[in-house]
Order: sequence, then structure tokens, then C-alpha cells
Amino acid sequence: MKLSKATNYALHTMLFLAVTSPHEHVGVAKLAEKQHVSPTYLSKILTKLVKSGMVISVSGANGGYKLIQGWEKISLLDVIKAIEGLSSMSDNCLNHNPNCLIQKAIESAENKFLNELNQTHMGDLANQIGETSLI
Amino acid sequence: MKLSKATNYALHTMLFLAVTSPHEHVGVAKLAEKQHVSPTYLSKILTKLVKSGMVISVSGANGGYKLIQGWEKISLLDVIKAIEGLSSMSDNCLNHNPNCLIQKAIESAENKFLNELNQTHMGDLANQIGETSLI
DNA sequence: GATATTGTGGACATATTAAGTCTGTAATTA
DNA sequence: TAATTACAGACTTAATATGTCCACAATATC
Repeated sequence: MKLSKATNYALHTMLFLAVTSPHEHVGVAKLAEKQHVSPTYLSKILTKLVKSGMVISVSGANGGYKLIQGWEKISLLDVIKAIEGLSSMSDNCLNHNPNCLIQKAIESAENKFLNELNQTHMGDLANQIGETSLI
Repeated sequence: MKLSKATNYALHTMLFLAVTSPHEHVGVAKLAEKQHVSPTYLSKILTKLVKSGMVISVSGANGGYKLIQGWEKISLLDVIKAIEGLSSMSDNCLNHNPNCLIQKAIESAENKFLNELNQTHMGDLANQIGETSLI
């Protein structure tokens, strides 16, 4: 019941782009260096962010990645879903009973979790970052 | 970001014991049959529930498992923690910054999730089970 | 247009964790 | 004593996450 490393890379990449250069292209090499992860692996994660429409990529010299217009309103949940998909925590409930009380209880709690992540936006976090805060 | 099958087996076993025979010993064979899982595997899960103090086991003929006194107040979170441990969803945040905003936001949302699970007790669910409801 | 630079795609390999099995042992009852 | 039942640990298998490699496409600069 943990978020994957890939999701963490994605979230930190988004926040890094937001804080440092939301309107300029940044190459994967630089992004990877900041997070001590291989560029080839991070590029796969970035491609998912591109496909889900929250990051723009440009090939070629001086290319790289930047955030879309309106990135401030992207939520943490948006990013998590882009990387992890949308399966519920109780998806592996095994009795195939649509009225399973356990499944319902877990889903109810999960919705509390998802709602809060959906209300936390990249813009909020970017505003909280001071010069001394690491991302 | 899903609960393990083992956790689901544990939750359903607890609820089954609560609804059918909270004060009588039930063997692992019967419990396993109900959930279409092998007895040997389920016994490992049951041992965890015993060690964490929510189930009582008795060896020997006519032995088996039963719930402790006061089982009504056992929460779903208690069971989940007994099987999955207590690592946080953001445990694999990789920048080792104690002030990481992403980690804090995830933990805040996670606490909403945990709080709700902590307030849902086996007794509540057992009361909701009608004759027609499968567990 | 040639070349260097950068992202994309897919196959592949490795690592980690979850799921499940097997076998022997200990405890209890009839 | 014999049957029954839980416990423990080593082991295997399956599933998933993580990471690499390489060929290719797109773009900018010269």
C-alpha cells in the first residue's frame, strides 16, 4: 500500500518544473540528475506525463519538457493517476460480491484520501516553496 | 497502491468469524474453504492475527480460531496493520528531505484514510450483515 | 541538406515483493 | 497412544516494479 517510486519521481519532477522554469524547456538529463535517477528511466515517466496532457515535450536541440499552461491547477491526484492508473485499493477483494461491506468501507475511506489529493494543486505547493526548501 | 490479497483474506476471515461463531473455535480448513484459498496459506495469515492479539487459537482436536473478547471494537485499520505493517504511503519519497511538501501532502491525505478505517469497527460491519448478505 | 541534439517506443533484463507450497514439529483432546 | 489441529521455516512460483539498451523520429543549428 505504497506509492511507487515512479510516482514519486513524477511528482518531484512536476514540482521542480513548476518552481524553477515552468515556461522553459528542461532536458531529461537535468531532471534526472536532480533526482539521482537514470535519464532513460525518467524519460519513460515523463512520456506518461506528456500523454496524460500535463507536460509538453519538444524534440531536438534545446528541446526538453515544460509544464502546460494552467499547470497551477493540476492536482497531486492527477499526477498519481497518470502514473499508477486508477485501480481502487480494494480492487483485489476476492468474493465478487458487489455489496461487500469490507470493500465499501475501504472505498469510503479511500475517497477521503483521493478527495484531499484532488484538492492539493501544484500551484499551492509551488507557492509554499521558499529558497531554502528542497524539492 | 492496493491492499494485498492477504489483507483481504484477513478482513474477510475476521468478519466471517464475527458473524458466524464469534465464541466457537473454527478450523482453518473451513475458513479457507469459504474463501477459496489454500489452508496452509490462510494459516500463515491467521497466525499474524493471533500474534497481534485479535484472534485466539487452540491446537488439537476440536481446536481452531476464534475472536478475542471485545472483538466488536477491533477496527479495520487494526487488521490491516497486523498484516501489512505500518509503512506510510510516501515512505519511498526519495529526496530525504524531512520538509518535503509532497510527502507532507500525501501523509495528510493518508491520515484521512487511516482515520476513517480506524473508526470502522468489526462490530459495526457485523451488525450490518443480513442473512442474504455474503461476507 | 548534414549533423548534432533531444524525445519516443519497444524489447529486454533485473530486482523486489507477493503469493503459495511443503514438511516437520508442537500442542491438545479423545 | 492416536488423531487432530496450529505453528514455523525453508522453499518455490508468480506478479510487478524498476531499470537498461538500442533503433528511430523530430527538431534546431550550421
